[in-house]
Amino acid sequence: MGIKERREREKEQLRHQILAAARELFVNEGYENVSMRKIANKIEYSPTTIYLHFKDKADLLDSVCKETLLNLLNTLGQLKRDNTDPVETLRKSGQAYIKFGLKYPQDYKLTFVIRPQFQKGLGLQEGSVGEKVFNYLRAMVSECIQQKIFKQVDVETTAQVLWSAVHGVTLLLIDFPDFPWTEENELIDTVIHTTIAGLKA
Amino acid sequence: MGIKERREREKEQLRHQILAAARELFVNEGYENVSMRKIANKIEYSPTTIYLHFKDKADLLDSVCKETLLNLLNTLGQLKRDNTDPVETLRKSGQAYIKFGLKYPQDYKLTFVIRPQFQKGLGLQEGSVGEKVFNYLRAMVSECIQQKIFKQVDVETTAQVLWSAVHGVTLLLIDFPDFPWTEENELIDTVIHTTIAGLKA
DNA sequence: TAGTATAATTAACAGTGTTAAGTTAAATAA
DNA sequence: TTATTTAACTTAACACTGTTAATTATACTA
Repeated sequence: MGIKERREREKEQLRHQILAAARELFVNEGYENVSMRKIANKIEYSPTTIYLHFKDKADLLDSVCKETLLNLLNTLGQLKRDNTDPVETLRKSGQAYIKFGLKYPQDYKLTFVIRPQFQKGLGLQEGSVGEKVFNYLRAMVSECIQQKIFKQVDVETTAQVLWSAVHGVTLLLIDFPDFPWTEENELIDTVIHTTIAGLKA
Repeated sequence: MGIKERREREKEQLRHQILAAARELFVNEGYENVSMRKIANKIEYSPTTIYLHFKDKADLLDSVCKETLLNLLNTLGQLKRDNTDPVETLRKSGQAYIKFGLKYPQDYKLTFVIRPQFQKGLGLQEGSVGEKVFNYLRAMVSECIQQKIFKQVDVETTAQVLWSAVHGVTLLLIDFPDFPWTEENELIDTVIHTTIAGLKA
């Protein structure tokens, strides 16, 4: 009775194929420049086949973004952490977050800028991967506050401030590549150090 | 011989009409949901007439954004400034910047996120309004550094750090309206104060 | 082998940005 | 005033878009 399972496997495989093709095209050519027909051509299926696996183009985008967030979560989770120094962990994570965004700029924009535009009113809902990422940040901040390293005592606000800083610099570097930025690593370092210093002050 | 001038005036007027219609539609329905035909309908001209005044849809977007930047520059310029306290001026300007973004969220995204995607490689070029806005920031930062209020002495990097912070929080508030943010004004204040404190430290 | 479920396709709809060609109206010259 | 040039504007069309309904092909069951 392995037929049904094999079929399911095949179905899952095709889903993955579609997702991979969509990601590659979205990333290389931009979400709005990619048509369902282009994706279909790439996997050598008819355009409508995609609709057997995804509700519509936005759903496809959603699934791609979910994967991206899982990658980000994974990247952060793999960081070597010094449990005695939560600030250092925070600093490293901030760096990793920004670097991730710059390594996959289209994925980052897709997830944090384009998707909210097409899927209005998604606020990192319960159990979502996005929530998990933010929880990761919450935990680190919480540690810093508990050890009385930060003057600001509200975990939520503090985490939001940090997110603002890293999100901001990431997007600016992505969107204005020709701007006369300070050397990338120096700018990133300064953003993180400044923000943390501000929280300590 | 006022005929030519009258014609020119009429032409300019139609240009303005198109621009106003485009802005309203872009802002209310989103750039990608607005078609040239929709804009044309609104002003009761044929779609192709638009092309007599603007190269293409992206050019239309560009012009709308330029206006937005002028508005922003104007808003910042009208701030009452205390010349004896450059930090206070900086703080107020940061607030005004963020508030501007939240008041015209679609304009802000159009200008600082969508446009760079459609008009690749625009790095606030010489003489552009965008450059003027950034120069405004430069001047304020410069003042703070000259008065030895900031520890960080590089004007460019300091300005970029500040821009990152305000840009980041603005976009997050716009893009994730359902996220459990700290009360808006408090968050904005904290972002600005933290960043400035970090620069002083 | 016949029947059935499901996977995949074709054809179509209403809409998109944009261009080339055609039309209308206004200003100038005869 | 009438003819001609010039500018403004429109119509028609092209190649494309996301998406749906109807249809065909394929694989499994009886």
